[in-house]
Amino acid sequence: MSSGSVSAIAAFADRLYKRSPLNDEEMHALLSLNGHMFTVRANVDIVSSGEDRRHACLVVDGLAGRFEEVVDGRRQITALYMPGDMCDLHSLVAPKVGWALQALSPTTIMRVPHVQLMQVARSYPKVAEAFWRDCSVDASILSQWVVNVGRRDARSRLAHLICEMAIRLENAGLGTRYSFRLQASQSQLADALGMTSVHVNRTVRALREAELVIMNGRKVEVQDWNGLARLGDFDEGYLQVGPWTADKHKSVTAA
Amino acid sequence: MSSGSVSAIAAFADRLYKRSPLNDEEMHALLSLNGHMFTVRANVDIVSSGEDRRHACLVVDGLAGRFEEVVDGRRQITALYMPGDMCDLHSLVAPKVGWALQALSPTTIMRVPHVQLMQVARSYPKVAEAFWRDCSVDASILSQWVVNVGRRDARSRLAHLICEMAIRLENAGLGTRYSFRLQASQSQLADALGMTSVHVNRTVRALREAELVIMNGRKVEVQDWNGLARLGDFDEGYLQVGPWTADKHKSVTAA
DNA sequence: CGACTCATTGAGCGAAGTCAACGTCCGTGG
DNA sequence: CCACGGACGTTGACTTCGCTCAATGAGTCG
Repeated sequence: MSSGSVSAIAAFADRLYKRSPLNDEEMHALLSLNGHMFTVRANVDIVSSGEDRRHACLVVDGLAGRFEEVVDGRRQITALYMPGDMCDLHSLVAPKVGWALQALSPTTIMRVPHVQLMQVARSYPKVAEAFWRDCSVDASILSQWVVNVGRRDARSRLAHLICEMAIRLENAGLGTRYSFRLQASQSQLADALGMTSVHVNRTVRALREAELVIMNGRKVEVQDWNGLARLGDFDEGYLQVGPWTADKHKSVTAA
Repeated sequence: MSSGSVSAIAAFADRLYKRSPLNDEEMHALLSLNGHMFTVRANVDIVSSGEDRRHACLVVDGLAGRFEEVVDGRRQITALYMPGDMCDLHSLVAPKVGWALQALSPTTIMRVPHVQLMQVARSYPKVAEAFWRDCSVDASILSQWVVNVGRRDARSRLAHLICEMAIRLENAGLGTRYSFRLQASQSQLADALGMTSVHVNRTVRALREAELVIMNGRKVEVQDWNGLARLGDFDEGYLQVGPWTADKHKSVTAA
């Protein structure tokens, strides 16, 4: 097993640990997970729509997205996954899915067999609970995305997405909220925002002219974090990246 | 305990059972859940935003929605819950939330204490898994809503929502997909669809003129199910209401 | 009866989409 | 080394879908 996969698993375990109290034994069990690694180029499927799953996909490097297609050929990205994210953890309990997982930029994936994840979850109920909790956070993000595409105009919408990715990437140790790489093209951002690439381009310019953020290539430089968060109506609470709060210690397995 | 609460719990247990294999003992444990029942009028909060949770809310009668507010006062419904749905099951693992739960029509709720649910989940890992699975289905629905507001025009959007509610209500034994009551006003539908009430009204008329569906008051009569599903680009797979498939028997707790 | 919510309809506007053209960058292969 | 194609970003002109504002009716509940 390469050091790359070790650090990928470590990033995943770390992400879980930030949200759920896990002891050494449980962390050790998580760190012993492993799987086959492979790399795909931008815009190619990691998992195709309708495909049956026997593995979950851990992002090691790059950026992956969950894509859903509409009849007329347009598509919508419903989730973005960065290094350390286990893309389809919920496929453990609901393996049949209608969406595809695709790389937005060259992306390295580690396929972790369901059986391994199930063994860990079965042996350590607190790990099962941590998995469930992470799925809940994914759902919170999804919920915010509904608000974003449903009720915010183009500038707020883009601002919100930038803020979300800034916090998540910062939390993952992949930059700071003020400066990071967002490995997506404008037309991929359009698919995430329910917009057209043309309008994303104009909106990017508008945010630059408002001196909020400069997006150059895939590099993002936030000039005015507060202004951007205000425009995007962004409150990071839903990402649950902060330290544990008291209520987080409530546990299904040890109430 | 009133017979109303018994049948509400039964509906919830039944919903879980349709998606997850549970034995008699597990079902019995679920059926022994109980809690305080109360009724709220339309448009009043069942749980307010930011409130800390010690209970999950089971819908006994009526229709409830999860509401999120945007700065400018507009709001977005991110989920709809019907009788038999446990609204905030995921609050078990992520109690702090930014959204409010509100009744769309006069609604009766049973507040089930977290501790009770936790005890059942702790005692029966398969029940915990069933809870997790139901949360995953909620997330699938959310994902579809992102697609709906992000990439479909008004007519398809409304058609998709009608189809979704038709299947869910039919599955809950509250009507058929051809004829059911949708306990929401046009302006509430607008909040769910990311539209204005004025445009919902026009879209309702358009669907009637296309002879797809007649919405009179809160009564919905589907005239052309296939046409409606085609327009809404609707595929019920994501609702996971069908009979168990082979892969659903994979279990975290008994692989 | 009056106040309220909800549905309905018209007129006008504006945010975002569509269509189209063009430039840059980059990888690949002759 | 350069020619070529493809992906991506940028910009302009025009269109349109859905929003805003506004008025009116129908139904309901206290």
